[in-house]
Amino acid sequence: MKLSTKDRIIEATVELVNEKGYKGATTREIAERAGLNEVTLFRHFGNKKGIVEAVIQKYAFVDLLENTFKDKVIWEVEKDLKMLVREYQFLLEQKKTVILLSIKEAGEFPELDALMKYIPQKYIEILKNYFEKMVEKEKIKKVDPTIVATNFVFINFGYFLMKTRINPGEEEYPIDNFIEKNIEFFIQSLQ
Amino acid sequence: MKLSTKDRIIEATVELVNEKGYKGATTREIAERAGLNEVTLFRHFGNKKGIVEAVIQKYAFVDLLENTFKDKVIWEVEKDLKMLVREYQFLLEQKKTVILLSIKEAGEFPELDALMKYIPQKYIEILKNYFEKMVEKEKIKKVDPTIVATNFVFINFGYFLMKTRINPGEEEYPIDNFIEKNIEFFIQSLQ
DNA sequence: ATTGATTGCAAGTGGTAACTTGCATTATTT
DNA sequence: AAATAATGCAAGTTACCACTTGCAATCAAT
Repeated sequence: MKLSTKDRIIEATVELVNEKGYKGATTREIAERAGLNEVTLFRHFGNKKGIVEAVIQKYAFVDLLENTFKDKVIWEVEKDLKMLVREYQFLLEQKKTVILLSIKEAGEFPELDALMKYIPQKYIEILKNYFEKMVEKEKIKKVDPTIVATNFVFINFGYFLMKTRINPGEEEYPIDNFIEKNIEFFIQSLQ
Repeated sequence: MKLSTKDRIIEATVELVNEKGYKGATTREIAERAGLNEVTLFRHFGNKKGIVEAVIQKYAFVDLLENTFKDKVIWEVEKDLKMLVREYQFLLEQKKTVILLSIKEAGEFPELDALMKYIPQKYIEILKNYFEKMVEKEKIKKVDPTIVATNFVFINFGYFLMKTRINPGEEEYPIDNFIEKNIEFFIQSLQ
């Protein structure tokens, strides 16, 4: 199935901006990669910023983590947390473009700054509620839910960045390994 | 005390590159901020890349963490780890410029990519040795030193990025809070 | 005080990037 | 088949940026 012209432009922009940053990605090259004439970009999105804003629009949907959560949680720490790691890493991977963009071009796109604040906050909040209930249910030790939640997010975010920016390419930290070792250790500290 | 011309240029470059990225920081503006004529930059460093390489040279010294470590460790988990968090966060703060630069301009400066790989690896290695010895001394539980070390680094790196890029400005996560809550929880999982 | 190096000033060069315009061509719709 | 819209092509405009050059002014060391 073919992509629409707009989508071709958006995809090409995502790729190039990831490779070279906002300023490094020229409209000419975007057009080239999309297999289109440069003018077409402008006719669709007005200007370069307009293209990137369309990219953001597309990738910055408020996510479904909350629903995923309600559907998949079975109130068993180990299984739940392992599932959540996968979901979160998947979500980060999906949003990699905009996450890296927001780091690279901080300030340039205010919507992004807001989003980057929102994602971890939301995630911490969801986890906080989860740990609270688990404490109530006496399924885990009596811990401070907020602390546990932030640590969990820090570990996840640290892992994500380590593998995408610090050690890209190398497969030293495959996710299964991460879950079986690092997350498992984390889980043990809750029991 | 006055800075030398070269240092003024380097400092101005650090500031502007942090604000606007490598491509966004124009030589004109660097000169302006350094209170110098634009030509002077080129006479000193040849070209723009040369300036940034001087910045890297200055900030990318292989660090003293290893020595700090030998000097300050007293083989008490809680005190040691709290001390190490401060040292590591201080180190990250010092190198913030090059860390962010390496994220922003990945690929543009190969030395940086190497450094960004080296810093966490080195840190994990040092910590691994520390935890190994602590297990031997029976001061902490029998844990996998490597796992504990990576988790510790992930938490630290996650915290660092959260506060510098995701939530800049806001003082929601002051370091003392981080240590007293998050790190303390981590420490408890070792005892 | 003289000399040699450092910096400032002014003007310019070459290159490239974003964006425009007019017209021809191809798709899509009616 | 005719009309409307989407895309291509070619050429150009404007703006800015990295970098250069020649000369004057200043500063530092001898």
